[in-house]
Amino acid sequence: MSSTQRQRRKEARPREILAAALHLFTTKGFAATRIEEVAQAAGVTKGTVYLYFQSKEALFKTAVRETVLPNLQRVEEAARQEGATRQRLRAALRQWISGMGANRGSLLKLMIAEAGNFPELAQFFQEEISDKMRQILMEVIASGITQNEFRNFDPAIVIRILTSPILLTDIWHLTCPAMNASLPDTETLIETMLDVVFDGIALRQES
Amino acid sequence: MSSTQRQRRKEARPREILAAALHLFTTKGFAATRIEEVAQAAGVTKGTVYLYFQSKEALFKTAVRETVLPNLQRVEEAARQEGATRQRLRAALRQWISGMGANRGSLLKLMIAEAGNFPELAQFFQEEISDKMRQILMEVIASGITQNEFRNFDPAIVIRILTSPILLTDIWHLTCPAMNASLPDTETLIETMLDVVFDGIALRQES
Amino acid sequence: MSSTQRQRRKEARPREILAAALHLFTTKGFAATRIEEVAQAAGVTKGTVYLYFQSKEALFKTAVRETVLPNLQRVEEAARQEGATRQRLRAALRQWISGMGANRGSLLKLMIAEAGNFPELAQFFQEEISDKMRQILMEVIASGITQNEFRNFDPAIVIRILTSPILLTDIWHLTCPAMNASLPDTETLIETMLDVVFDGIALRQES
Amino acid sequence: MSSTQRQRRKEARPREILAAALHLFTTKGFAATRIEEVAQAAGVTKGTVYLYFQSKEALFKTAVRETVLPNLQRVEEAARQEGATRQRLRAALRQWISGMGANRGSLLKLMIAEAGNFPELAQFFQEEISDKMRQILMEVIASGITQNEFRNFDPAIVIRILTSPILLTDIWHLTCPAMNASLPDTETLIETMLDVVFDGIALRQES
DNA sequence: AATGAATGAGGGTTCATTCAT
DNA sequence: TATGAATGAACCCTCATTCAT
Repeated sequence: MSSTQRQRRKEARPREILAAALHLFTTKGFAATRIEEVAQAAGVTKGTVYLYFQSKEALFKTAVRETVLPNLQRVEEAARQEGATRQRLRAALRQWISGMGANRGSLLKLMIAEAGNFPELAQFFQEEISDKMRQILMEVIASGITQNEFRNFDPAIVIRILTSPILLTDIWHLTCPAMNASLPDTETLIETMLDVVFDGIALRQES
Repeated sequence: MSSTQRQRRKEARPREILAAALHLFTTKGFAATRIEEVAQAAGVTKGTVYLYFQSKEALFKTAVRETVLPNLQRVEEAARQEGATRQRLRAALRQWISGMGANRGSLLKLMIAEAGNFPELAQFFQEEISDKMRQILMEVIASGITQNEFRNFDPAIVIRILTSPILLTDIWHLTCPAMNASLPDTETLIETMLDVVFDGIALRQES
Repeated sequence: MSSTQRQRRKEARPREILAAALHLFTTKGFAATRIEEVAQAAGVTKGTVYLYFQSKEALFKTAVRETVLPNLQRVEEAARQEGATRQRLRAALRQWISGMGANRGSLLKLMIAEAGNFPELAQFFQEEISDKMRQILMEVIASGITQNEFRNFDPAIVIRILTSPILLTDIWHLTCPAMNASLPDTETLIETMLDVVFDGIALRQES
Repeated sequence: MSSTQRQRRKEARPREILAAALHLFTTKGFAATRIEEVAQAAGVTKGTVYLYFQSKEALFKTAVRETVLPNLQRVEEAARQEGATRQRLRAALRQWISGMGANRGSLLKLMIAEAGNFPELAQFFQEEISDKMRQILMEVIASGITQNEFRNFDPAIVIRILTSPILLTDIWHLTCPAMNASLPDTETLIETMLDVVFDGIALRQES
């Protein structure tokens, strides 16, 4: 029994360390995070971290990739969405959000803060996540235009309009916990945004 | 003459150092930036930096505040804008953009990356810049609603929709210079965004 | 066994470092002593010193306090001495000397050199050691006066006469090792001093 | 006039700097004293100190030597004292004290603190001051013994008994200004000491 | 003669990394 | 597998020293 528990522990170790690492790297940045902090947060000692990861940099990269990986799959699924126009766009956006997972903001914040110091990671993130996500959404917009349901705007810009507010809100949630109160709830934000983007804020005189 | 030159040098030094510091802190982050790099970038040696700034932290804070300061004034000016509805919103948005100055993205990126490590600076930035800027734009939206020109959306959310794409584009410009090509031009982004947000992307059948 | 050795090492380390530190601080002064020298003298590297002591200043203070501490106890014992007049004074003086321990001169020299830079340590030393020691000796003198065995001199001054030569000799031993040859042996010094102080140097014509 | 004043200033500069230096070196030690502090205390700037002294070490050595020099002459005078026994010893002791000048304690404290770091200065001090002073006093004792006025004690030890309390009191005055109140006045100390050393503290039953 | 801006070597301190147990 | 003592390279910061003015 205790051997089983031990076993379970053993296998969980790397995950626990990675989780602790991701959280600290996101909160304090790569350089300002000490390995010992990560170890402590994961309930182990410094040495143990090196049992599973070759270096701090390897730990960082693995933390990012491991967080990216499950997202990747969900992104693929998101791509398979079918439906029509408005509903499809709404569904795709939701899929995109859930597809990025709970660490959506964390990943983004890490990239913003550390891309300069880890260019290959930035490229990886951009190609594997960012571009794919955008591609999915862009295609919905594009098909909406083709089917004469959407006006003819550059889809690349439209999806920036749709995604940026969500992402930036995520980031602020992680950056200034004190600011949380004044930040909109993601649900409300999405719905409002869809309304605004679909129909505009201009009040039309219905004749 | 050469005394004048020396004098001029002495007065320019802090600015030169601050500029170098802002750039490096933005690019590499606070912890990953070495004082010696800042010095070198400013054309002086390590010791000279300490002639003007008490510590690395003081240098960082001063760099942020000094960049914030000129923006502050332009924000005040931006607030004085008058006009009507659509034009007023467009003007206000432009004013907001120019009001934040050239270092708009730098400041934001620094805050995202380091707010957790410099909470009082984050608060300062939020109160002195972020809130004020948003206030100005929100009032335009609110007055548009009052005058029955805009539909009744939460102004706080509308301005997030309007500002986030611009800010996030700025940040990506600084984060992945390699990505620059695929990023929309700010001008185009603003115009498209205003169009979208005013009238929506839905194609209406004009009767 | 080798685990035991490691353990033993770990427990001995702080003491080894403190001993090295006390010696170097005494010899070269606080500021002129480099942590690396202390480490080297203790057979470890710089980093190890910081494993056990938070800072150079903490190391210094601990070195002083740890040297003071064992003395403190022996001073208490010294206070319990009983006996009568001449013998009591002689015993008390010896007790005082042994009570201050082998580092008698080191402590004093450190205080003289660094008291100005470490006022709270100076106060600690004065109150915990200096005053107590003097008190013990002064009481012997005072009781000698009360019992009409000693002439009526200010005990505070008499004990300064009795202790200063010993202390200053200690200090010179540490200060100029080259001078050692010309310095009197503590034993001889004490005996001569007691003789002189008891009966004076004036030759009396015995009738 | 102002040229004269300037002239006077110019000539006084080195002395002012030396005085400031001696005071600071005595108070804080050589290493802990910054050149800028010395300059400030002397009312000049850092650069000016280097106009008169080649280095910090040179400043230190000069400060010590310049303080020693005037003492040297007075020590010579002290040697010429004539008189008889008790009075001669008393006079010699006073001469010794005044011979060492106002900086008596300063010099000693510097030597105790820095002798290890400036061996040649220590040797100089010992040979030029310490030994000479002791020689003068020892001869008085020795002649007292020869003339059957003093008991036959080792003069070297007797003069240590006579000088140490004075010197150590001086040092404490400089080391712990807070302790001043509890330290005996030099005058009282000398008189008491002479009484004690001449006749002892033992109360004799006059038959 | 005097200044004070600039330098850079030196030393305190941190922390990623190793390794004996 | 896990520990934590030990290391040493790296970096912040100080301050003696220089030199153009």
